[in-house]
Amino acid sequence: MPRDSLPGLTLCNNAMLRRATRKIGQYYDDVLAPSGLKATQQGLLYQIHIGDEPAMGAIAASLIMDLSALGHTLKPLIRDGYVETFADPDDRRVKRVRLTPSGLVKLDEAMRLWRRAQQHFEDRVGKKKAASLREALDDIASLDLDPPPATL
Amino acid sequence: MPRDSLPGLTLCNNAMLRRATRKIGQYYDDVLAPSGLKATQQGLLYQIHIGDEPAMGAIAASLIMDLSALGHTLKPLIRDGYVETFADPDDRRVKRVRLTPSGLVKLDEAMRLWRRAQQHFEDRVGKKKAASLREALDDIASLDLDPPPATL
DNA sequence: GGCAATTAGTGGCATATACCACTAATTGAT
DNA sequence: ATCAATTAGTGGTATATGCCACTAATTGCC
Repeated sequence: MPRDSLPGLTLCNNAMLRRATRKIGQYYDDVLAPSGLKATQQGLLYQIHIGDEPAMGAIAASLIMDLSALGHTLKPLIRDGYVETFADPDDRRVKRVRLTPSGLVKLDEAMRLWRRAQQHFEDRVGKKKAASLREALDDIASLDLDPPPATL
Repeated sequence: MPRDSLPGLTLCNNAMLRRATRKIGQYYDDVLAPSGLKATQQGLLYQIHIGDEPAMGAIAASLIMDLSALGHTLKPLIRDGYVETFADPDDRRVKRVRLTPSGLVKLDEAMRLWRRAQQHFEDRVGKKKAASLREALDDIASLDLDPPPATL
C-alpha cells in the first residue's frame, strides 16, 4: 500500500500550524467561554487596551492581520458596546479605537479566565517549552518571506 | 506610561499561534494561488488522497477539526468537482470521501507549488528549526488538555 | 493652488471554523 | 424483537480572515 507510506500532513509547516491553532484555540475558547468572549476577541480587546488609542492600521500590523479582516472582527465588539472608534483629528483617514468602560470591565473579566487558561497550559507543556515555542512563532511571524523564486 | 510596560500579546500562546498562522497562511496561499486552491484546500485534498477513502469523521479527527467545519470546507471542493463522497455500504451513517480524477490532477498541480513554498520556507527558517517547530506543534496538538481546574 | 499618487478604511464576497439542534443509522441491553 | 443510547453527518448561525474594488483624505510635485 504505497499511500500508507506517504508523508502525513506532519510535514507541512502551514498545516501543522493550523492544526495546532485549532486545538489550542478551542482550549482557550472553552476557558474563556464564561465571559462570552472568544479568545480572539479577548486578544483584540487586550491589544487595544495596551495601545494608546491605536489606529486600525496599527492594530492590524501588530497582529499581522488584514486591515479589512480587523474591521470585520471589530464589528461584534462594537455592536456589543465593548469598543468604540473615532476619527483621528489630525488625519481624518485614520480611525482610532478604544475600549468603552464596559469593554474595560469585560476585558478584566476575560483576563482572569485567560490567566487560568494560560497557566494550566503552561503547566501541562512546561514553561520553558511554551516560551521557546512562542519565540519560534514570533521569529517566523517576523520573517520577510518574499515569494519563492519562480519555478527554477 | 504604565500601559507601555504591559506584556505585549507575545505572551499568549494562543495569540502567537494565530498570528504566526496568519502570516504563514498568507505565504502558502500566495504561492499556491496559481493553482486556484487555498493552502487549506490543498492540505485537505492531500489528506484525502493519502487516506483510503477516509470517512469524514476520520479526516476531521486527523486534522483536529470540527466535523461540521470539515463538511463546510469540503463543499467548494465538491462544487468544483475535485472531491466526491459516498455512503459506506457497511454503515450508512458513514460518508466516505475520495478525489475525482480532476481532483487528482489538481492536487498534483498544487503539490508542485506546495513543494516550492515549503522548500523556500525551510531555506529561510532552517530545516532543523522548521522540523523542531513542527514537532512542538504536533506535541501540543496531541495534548490532552482538560479544562483547567475551576477557579482555585 | 491643482492634480496625480499614496494611504486608511469600508463593503461585498468567499473560505475557514466552531457550536448547536436535528436526523438517520447503529448498537446494546433486556 | 424492541427501544433507549450512541454515533455520523447536516444545516443554520456566528465569528475569523483574506482579497478586491471603491471612497475619502493626504501628500507630493510642478
